[in-house]
Amino acid sequence: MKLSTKSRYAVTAMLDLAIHDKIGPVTLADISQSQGISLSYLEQLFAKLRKNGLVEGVRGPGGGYRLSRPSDEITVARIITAVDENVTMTRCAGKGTCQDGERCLTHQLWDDLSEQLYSFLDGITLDQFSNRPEVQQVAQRQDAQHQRAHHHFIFRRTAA
Amino acid sequence: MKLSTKSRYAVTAMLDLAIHDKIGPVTLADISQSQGISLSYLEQLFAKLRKNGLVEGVRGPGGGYRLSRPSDEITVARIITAVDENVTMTRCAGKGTCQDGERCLTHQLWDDLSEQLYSFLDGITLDQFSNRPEVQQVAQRQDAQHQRAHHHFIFRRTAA
DNA sequence: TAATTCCTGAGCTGCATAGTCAGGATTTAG
DNA sequence: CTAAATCCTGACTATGCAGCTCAGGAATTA
Repeated sequence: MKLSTKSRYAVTAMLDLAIHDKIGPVTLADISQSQGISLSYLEQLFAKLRKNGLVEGVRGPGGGYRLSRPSDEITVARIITAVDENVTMTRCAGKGTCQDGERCLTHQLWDDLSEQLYSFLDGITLDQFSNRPEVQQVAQRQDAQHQRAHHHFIFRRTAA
Repeated sequence: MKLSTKSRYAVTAMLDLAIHDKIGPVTLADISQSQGISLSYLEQLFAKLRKNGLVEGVRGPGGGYRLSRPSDEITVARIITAVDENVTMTRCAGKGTCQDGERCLTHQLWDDLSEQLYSFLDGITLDQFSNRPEVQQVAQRQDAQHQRAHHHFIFRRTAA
């Protein structure tokens, strides 16, 4: 379990997807602009998220990324481990293979704590954030703007 | 909230102190050897722990570091923030000062999550680990060895 | 006085983070 | 069918920071 800027980028980007899930795929260019993360870096992160089955890409015009499952099945823990796949932090991985007895003792305790932390974050899903009333409000306002600006094919489709 | 090797070192070192609290101060040299962390790096970490009132140093022969409060008052969260004092991770710190509305929204959600995480780790104290029966056993065995090896003044003291 | 330990600060190295660049693959719009 | 939009991939670069070294000073005790 590791927590860095990288993890934060991944989580906030996924939140972005969850918030705008209804209007279809979100482009990385949009996320890059709205959150101030470089496009290519986002592409690296999303490559990992895709490999871990958390998102799926839609190619071509009007494409982008969307969540590959409902937002109540995607936990923060899974997002973090997807981008930071460096899992085992202690050398002996709590197995007791260290030479010194004491080192292993503290390693074991750490791994235990690490697991508690994972369980905690594995209980937090994206929809716990995206379903809040304030969030919904802002999202609707932004989605409307978005439609006016770019995708008038959506407008036509809903009008038809 | 940030979680790295640095934080892990700090937490495991503090666990070491908590485990051997009874026999008095623990030297950084001991921790360095038993946990495989360089002495000078430990000194840097403990400088921060001391500034944050979590440990106190005892100089001179027979000295070392000890917890500055009972182990049930020291939480994992406080240890981590002590060594990683880079607190505000989002630019606007969840205040809503970002230009773009959306960036602020996700920043706010992240800060919210970060706070949840802090509360969780702030509920985990050192004594929850050091008071376990297995830990107590190992500690006693190690403390006995320690006395035989180095500090025979303690032996004399207890024998007198 | 000498040994032990904390304590401080400056400086080094390697790796991960964060970003750039260039180009290809796939889909949709026109 | 062509062109645009977008995902997708891989290689490359720079910067920061984790982790460590070195050198020395201050306080305490034997």
